[in-house]
Amino acid sequence: MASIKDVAKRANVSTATVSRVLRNAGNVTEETRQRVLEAIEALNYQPNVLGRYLRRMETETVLVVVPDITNPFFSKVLRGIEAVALEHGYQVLLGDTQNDVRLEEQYLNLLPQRQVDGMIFLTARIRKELVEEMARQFPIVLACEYLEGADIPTVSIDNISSARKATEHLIRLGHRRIAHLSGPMNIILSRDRLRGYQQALAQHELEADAALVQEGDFTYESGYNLTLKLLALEKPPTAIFAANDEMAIGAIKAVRHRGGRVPDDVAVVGFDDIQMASIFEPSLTTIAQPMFEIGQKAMELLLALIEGTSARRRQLVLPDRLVIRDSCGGERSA
Amino acid sequence: MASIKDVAKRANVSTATVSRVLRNAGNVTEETRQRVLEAIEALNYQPNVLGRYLRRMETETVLVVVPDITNPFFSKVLRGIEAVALEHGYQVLLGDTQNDVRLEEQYLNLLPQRQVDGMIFLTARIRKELVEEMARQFPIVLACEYLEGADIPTVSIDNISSARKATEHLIRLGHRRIAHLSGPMNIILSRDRLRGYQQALAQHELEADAALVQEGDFTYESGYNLTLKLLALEKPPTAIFAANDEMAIGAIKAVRHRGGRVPDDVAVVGFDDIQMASIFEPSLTTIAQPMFEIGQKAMELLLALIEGTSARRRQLVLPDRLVIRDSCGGERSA
DNA sequence: CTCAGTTATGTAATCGATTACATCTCCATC
DNA sequence: GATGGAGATGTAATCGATTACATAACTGAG
Repeated sequence: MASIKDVAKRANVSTATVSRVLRNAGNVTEETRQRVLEAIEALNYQPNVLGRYLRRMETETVLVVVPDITNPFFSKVLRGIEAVALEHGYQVLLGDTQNDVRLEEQYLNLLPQRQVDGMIFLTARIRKELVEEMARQFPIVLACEYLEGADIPTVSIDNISSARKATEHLIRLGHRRIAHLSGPMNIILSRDRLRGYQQALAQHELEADAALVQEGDFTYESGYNLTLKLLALEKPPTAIFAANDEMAIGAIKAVRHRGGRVPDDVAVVGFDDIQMASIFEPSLTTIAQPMFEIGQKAMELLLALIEGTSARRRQLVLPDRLVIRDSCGGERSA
Repeated sequence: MASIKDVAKRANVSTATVSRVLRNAGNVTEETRQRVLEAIEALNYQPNVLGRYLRRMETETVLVVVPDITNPFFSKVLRGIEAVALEHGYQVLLGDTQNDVRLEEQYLNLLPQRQVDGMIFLTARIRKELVEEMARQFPIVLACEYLEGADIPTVSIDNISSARKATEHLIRLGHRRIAHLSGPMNIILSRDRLRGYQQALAQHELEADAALVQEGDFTYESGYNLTLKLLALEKPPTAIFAANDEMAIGAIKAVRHRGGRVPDDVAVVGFDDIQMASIFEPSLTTIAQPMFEIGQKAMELLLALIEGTSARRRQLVLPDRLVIRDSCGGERSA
């Protein structure tokens, strides 16, 4: 492999000059520039980025830590991140934790090792102090998730109010026994959606039956299994608010499996508005998150941190909206 | 940030000794080892990997080039890759080309720049000579896709035979007008599936009506739109073989949109067996690819290349199987 | 023609870790 | 007690590019 020295030798200049041509840093005669370019061409030279990295102590690479890459919600957010990254010449390294907190911590360590210039976490189960400590020294942005009381730049929606909105929609349709399929309780996001659900019940003076809240893990399977449990209750719910669309689809399948119909027997509301939400039948009523935009904004915040131009607003709350489709039907007669 | 020199100074040893402790390369007294470890602890030292990379000229990072990360098929393959990579201490960099060939070429260039030790391509639209040239010097593995006549390690299924199998299943059920929703024709994989479809028709002496073959792009939308076109034909098909599950689901939705039923009016077969294939109603008859295993094997091949232990078999063809579900119904009476 | 100021180019230090090689210490053996 | 060899540690070169600083070449004003 040709190195910058070989190019310098062939073009009869110093390595400094070659570097200047490469970096497009002025002060090079057109004539020498041409000679250098010819040498590069002739030797098929590609600069070894590791040398550059070491000297400049930056890699122009950011890491995105994802809890589950097979989840379409996250791949959409990722797309937003990639779009902005590409535009600014950054590479995106992907860390899939597969919901394993230890992996999350491991990835965090890439920062002091200088392997990446910054990180975006789409998950935040890690100890808060750890992240805060790291965030003091290195660029870190949270997206979708956040850490209570931590002053770390964050992009998300208001999960409490949107969960309340979703639940209220069911109440408005006349439902009184509304179940909630939550996400894992060690995730703030899940707790927020649960809280929104509870707030809506309280505001309408509906009883909060603990048996109606089941903790899932955002997978289709958990939605399916927990719904079977709900349906086996002495007084089963007439509506289910699931903390994401995949669990909502699982819920619908379970209702059908038991011979019920959606929305007639049980109404279902999801969360996220992944593509399948509009394709599946019945199509899902759900909370639409601006996934792509969340990714974009998160990457923009991160760039601002990396480049030292501190962003004005460090905590971004993006608008969501309730999309009404077929899975919760019209007003309830009974 | 503390560097290895600071640690050496504090522990009163040379940097060489510190490095030996870090690398766990013997020949260090337990006593000095302890002293070094204490210094590392005290300074909260993290080795800067860029230094190591430069010296050793390897990054223990591999890049996976994916045409579309939002496609669940690829994220499953990715999981298989990650599993093996993690086990061997490699990191996985993700390159999402969003179906843009130019990006594919750009990623290829990370190899001579030494940014990554090897690459796995889950797409191969790039010029064959380019890849071959690069593959002579650097570890490259193709998965899912392959390049005709190129001697590059590859993991895939036999797309021709599996497409034939899928089509034959429809013929066996009594269908005579079978349409094919293909992938983009600049992809070998799409051409193979088309060929398998044509072979099946030919073997059963069925007419190959060009109007029944429509070129899609693997998205739900293309499946939907092309099916509307098919249904508008003077003699519409009674069965559709789609080159992937997402287009198959699009096809089903289009049939329904036109008031038809699946499988009664039109039978549909998909390809890949993504999770949604079994959840969607009617559940999809489809070709199941061993996605996770494709990823695993690809990464294993790549590791063998990187570590110089040439793999015995360089072209792996994994078994697929036809999964029969509800979308093509039973034998046809008419 | 001279001198200051600009522009082009070269020299060599630097980033941080790894490692070939040199040196030193210690111990066992004869 | 001399010798050899193994083991521990240190010295310094090295990876490849960048860049501070030095120097050379050139330009234009006086």
